Amino acid sequence: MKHKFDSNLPIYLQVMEEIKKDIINKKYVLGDKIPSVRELALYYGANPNTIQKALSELEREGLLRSERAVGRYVTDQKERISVLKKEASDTIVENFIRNMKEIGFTKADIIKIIEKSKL
Amino acid sequence: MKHKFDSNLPIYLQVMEEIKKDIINKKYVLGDKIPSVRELALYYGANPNTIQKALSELEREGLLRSERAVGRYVTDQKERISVLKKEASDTIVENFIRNMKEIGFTKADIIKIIEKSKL
Amino acid sequence: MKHKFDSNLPIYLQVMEEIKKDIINKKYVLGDKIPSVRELALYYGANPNTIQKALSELEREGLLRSERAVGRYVTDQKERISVLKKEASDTIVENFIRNMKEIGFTKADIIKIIEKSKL
Amino acid sequence: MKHKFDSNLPIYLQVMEEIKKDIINKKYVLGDKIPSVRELALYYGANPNTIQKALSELEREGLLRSERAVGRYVTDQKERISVLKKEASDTIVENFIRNMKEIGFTKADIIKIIEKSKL
DNA sequence: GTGGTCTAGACCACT
DNA sequence: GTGGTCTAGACCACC
Repeated sequence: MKHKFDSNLPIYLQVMEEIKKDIINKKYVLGDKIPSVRELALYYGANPNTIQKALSELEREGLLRSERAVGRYVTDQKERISVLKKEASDTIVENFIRNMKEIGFTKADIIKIIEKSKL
Repeated sequence: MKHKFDSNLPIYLQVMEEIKKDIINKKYVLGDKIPSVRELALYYGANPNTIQKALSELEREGLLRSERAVGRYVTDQKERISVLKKEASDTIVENFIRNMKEIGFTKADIIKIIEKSKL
Repeated sequence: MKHKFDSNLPIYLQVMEEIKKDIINKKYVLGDKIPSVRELALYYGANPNTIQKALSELEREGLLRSERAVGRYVTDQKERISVLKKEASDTIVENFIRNMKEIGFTKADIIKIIEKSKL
Repeated sequence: MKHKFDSNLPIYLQVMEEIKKDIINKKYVLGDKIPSVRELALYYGANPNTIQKALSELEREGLLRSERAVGRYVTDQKERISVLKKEASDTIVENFIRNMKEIGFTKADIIKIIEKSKL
């Protein structure tokens, strides 16, 4: 199953976001092993090196931890995970409101638009 | 004044967005001449080639038209401009709601979050 | 000129060390541009990707800074550089003394041995 | 008790060094039997295969000899052992002095630094 | 020409 | 089979 990537953004960044979502949505659970580089490469239709880069970055960010010749695990630091969703939504909301205000909407406008939205 | 660009996204795309905002916000008015490539390059702290690419794209999209040796103008097609804001906000809103749902928020959650937001 | 690498240690780590030395020894001066990835790859007889990895790590450590399509520069933060030599020598000395003690030498022994050394 | 290994260096090389130290420090005495692969694997927290490789290498170097179905013994060649400490310290000292000179210290500097060291 | 990303394919140490 | 490293070769956005 090939994932559709936005060609304007580095794939490894998009993979990072996907995996973060999977952690937030508990598809990958605290302390659990995640699929191997090769499996993820297949799943995302990307090169193993690209996946490796994404995972290394997530490791640097403290979300994953790797065990040589064994596998990669979601960090078992509860607090690290608990703030993840908050961080993600904060960023998304801030960007959204900023973007909308930049094209001339007020906060009241924005709320009305979302209420009307069929999504 | 150097504009801050996201280094992960092509600069010419980011310039396009900025100019679209300026048209929506009527900083650049229907039928008006926009600043020269050189001026915009200086303003954005980007290379003239990059600005050129952004403007060419906007021309292709029908938002600008260029008059040889005179300058570039915002299109005078009224309808083209009138839908611009709607298109932009639709895209922004759709992306926002999709992103929020992907990390587990419902529409009701989203509205509450925006209402609470201090921005 | 091909550099000789220890095959037991990742090349990119060894390149990092070499470049750190070059900064400490002021071959690469504060704020100066360093050679391009391609030049360094040629110089070290390594693949450009390997060099890139080394340089990215040094960037993460705050020793280098890269400007897209322009080049890479030694950080201009004076303090960052000033502690570099101290850090390096501390690590080397600690490891050395630990290693020597582990095979049964006292500090007095160590000093005698160094004084006798012809290097 | 898990030994802490440098993840950048092959574990079997690090195990070899540890065992050499134990021979130098007479924890393992000339002609004595050393612990079994299984015991060492447990002690170092490494895989038996890895320990096996380290021991085979030490055999190749003439420091150990194995008796089939009985165990492994420290070589009883007195001269082989007697030079071991000298070889080890020579290597350590040479590397140390080279490293220090490469970051700009003179022999006099080096002696001062070691004398000041609290280790 | 410069940094950055990506693919394909390979080898290694380790479990 | 797993993570990690490396090479060769390519393309891109930007200056």
